[in-house]
Amino acid sequence: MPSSIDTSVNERAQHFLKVLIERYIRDGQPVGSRTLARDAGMDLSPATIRNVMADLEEVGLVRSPHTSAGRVPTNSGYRFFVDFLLTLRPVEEQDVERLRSRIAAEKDPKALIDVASRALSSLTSMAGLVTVPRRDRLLFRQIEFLRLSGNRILVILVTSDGEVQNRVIETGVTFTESQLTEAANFINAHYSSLDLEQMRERVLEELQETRSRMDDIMSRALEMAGQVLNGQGPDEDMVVSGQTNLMGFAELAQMERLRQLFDLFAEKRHILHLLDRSLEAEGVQIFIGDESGYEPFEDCSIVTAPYEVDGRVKGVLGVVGPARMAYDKVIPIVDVTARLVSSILNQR
Amino acid sequence: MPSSIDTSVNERAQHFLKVLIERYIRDGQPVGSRTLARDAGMDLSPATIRNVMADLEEVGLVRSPHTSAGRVPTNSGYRFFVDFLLTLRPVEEQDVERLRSRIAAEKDPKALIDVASRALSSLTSMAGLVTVPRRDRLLFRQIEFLRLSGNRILVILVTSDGEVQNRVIETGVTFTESQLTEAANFINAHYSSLDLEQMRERVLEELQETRSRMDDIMSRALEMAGQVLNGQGPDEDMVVSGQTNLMGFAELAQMERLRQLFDLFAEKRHILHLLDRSLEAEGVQIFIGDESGYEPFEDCSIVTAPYEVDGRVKGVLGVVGPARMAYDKVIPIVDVTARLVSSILNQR
DNA sequence: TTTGGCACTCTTGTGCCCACAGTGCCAAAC
DNA sequence: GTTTGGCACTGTGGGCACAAGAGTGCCAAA
Repeated sequence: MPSSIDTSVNERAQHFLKVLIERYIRDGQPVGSRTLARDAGMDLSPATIRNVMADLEEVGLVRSPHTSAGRVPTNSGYRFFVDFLLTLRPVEEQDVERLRSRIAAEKDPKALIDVASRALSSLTSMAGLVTVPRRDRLLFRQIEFLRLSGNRILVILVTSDGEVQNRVIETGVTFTESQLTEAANFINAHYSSLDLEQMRERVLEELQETRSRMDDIMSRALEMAGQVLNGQGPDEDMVVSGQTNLMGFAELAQMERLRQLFDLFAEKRHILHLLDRSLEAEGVQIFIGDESGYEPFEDCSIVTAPYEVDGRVKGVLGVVGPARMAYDKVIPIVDVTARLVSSILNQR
Repeated sequence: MPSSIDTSVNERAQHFLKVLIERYIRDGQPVGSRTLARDAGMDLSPATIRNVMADLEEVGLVRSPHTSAGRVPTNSGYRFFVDFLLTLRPVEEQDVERLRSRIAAEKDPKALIDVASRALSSLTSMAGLVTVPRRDRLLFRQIEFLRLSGNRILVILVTSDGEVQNRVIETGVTFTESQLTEAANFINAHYSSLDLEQMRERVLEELQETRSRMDDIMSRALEMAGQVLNGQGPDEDMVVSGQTNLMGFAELAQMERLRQLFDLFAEKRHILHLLDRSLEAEGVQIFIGDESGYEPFEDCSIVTAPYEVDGRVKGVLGVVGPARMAYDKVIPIVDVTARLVSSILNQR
């Protein structure tokens, strides 16, 4: 039975763990006792290190791939590292500036998340991801109905940040142009400046009330609005950049695992579900290996941070890379990017 | 110097080539003379086959990976095969039906191309791609201006097929709501039912004419319209599905090549440029290996077909897979899918 | 023109050996 | 009690020889 971490991992052992992980992150090679003895700068013999390593292995912070290899960190090891041992390296001022100018140049919110994602990807050489702003925090601004043909109607919904959602719906009855205009006017006046979630609730409520007189044009209009508000395009709500960067990492180089990983990205909804978890938390969050709950992420870590406008969280951005990533650089990069995106969005 | 294909590749040699390629497509292993002698069903000895193979190698239709392996087709071999030897296998009626129902269920044109792409991918177990309908063949339907803040204006452009394009632009001067409405009304009336390309030209012309009175609101409106018409979101115009299917093929299994391939997909504009080439041609088109002009496609083939509405080509769909693909099945699948997409779009 | 025979070549898999890196443990030293 | 040097042990990985298998090219005969 492994002894508890507190009792057997004293300060010195923690120091060794730190040096080991830093070294492993740099080289990707298992770290042996001799190397560690040199790197740790404490003038101890390899034999001593070996004793300590045995303790660390006991509590599951490191492991050896096989009998005669050095040690590599386990996921718990990484976790301990980022929680207690990590010293962050602030982003270079010039990088911040370059980032700011790249992001600030984008007027369109959709283009902005795209640029942010690319920036994360290129700065970290890993995969960058950014969710589009959450719908239920957006305010309703305007709706338009446009008749396409017969009963097919194009509904255009504009939200407070200038984002446009549109959907084609089919209606039971045929509307005239003026009926559609009337309906749009009604909804625009009636629901102005509600957030989309509130709006959805009120639409549903009022649909209940008017159900008795189903021929009513307003009831129809409400129904249409309800249809648009109910779902949103499942593929439109996240952007991933630089996935192929992940192919460069030796630990992810088995085709089958890589494929599972890429499929997970293609599916999107799983990742979105994961990112939703960091919506609640404040500041940078880190999922190491299977902490994410997805098996293909076994050897990956995900670093995320929410971005916000007017103090309300609107979305999440972050990067995905091998568990063996340079946390000291990556965490500040994600943090800064989130702040920049927030501040740019706040200026509008 | 290789002798010309016509003189030295007689009917029998062509038959062997056909059998060889079919076999190679099935197994992925170099085909030896004994195997071929058995498969060809002509009761000839392996030695005879070897003579013929030497001829085929002479003219560059096959090659051997090394001295003591069988033969594999070269890209020219595949080209000859699809041009002269291929016998197509029509798509199973039930598959057509399933395809039709999947595609017909989609109302929204954007969702439709998405579904078509997935369908292609899953039916062929390769990567499916579909371009969104070409803008310059679309008719202008309606424009809306919406003021966001200060000089930032959201322009919403609706085209004849119910597709919505939107863009945020910045203007020099500040407009009032009513000025914007007026401008929209003018443009809607003035340009109704032109195709976007014509519209763009006329907008530019009329901008010239009115330049003298630049304070004119209409001139401003035209300028805004021009801005929207000029570019279109570079990432919005193609959909790729099932890229990861390509990871399954042995011939593409080297990380570096695969990475280049995936990067090419991520870039999109290269692929789009390639697909543009098949916009002009009629029916199914096939690019084998480097015929595409892109080095990462060295070992890939691309099968495309244009889809159209009212007899005018609107876009292209197709699949990407290893040069060693089952052309006899894939070509009809792409063909049928293009027809189905055309017919569904025509019903609107 | 076709065929069997034969020498030749290249790949692939296997077994073996050895150097290397690093471990675990023990007994002695500090 | 901690640290250390010594030593036996153990996977890994590279190199090498070897044999089996597949298939070729060419030639001489049918």
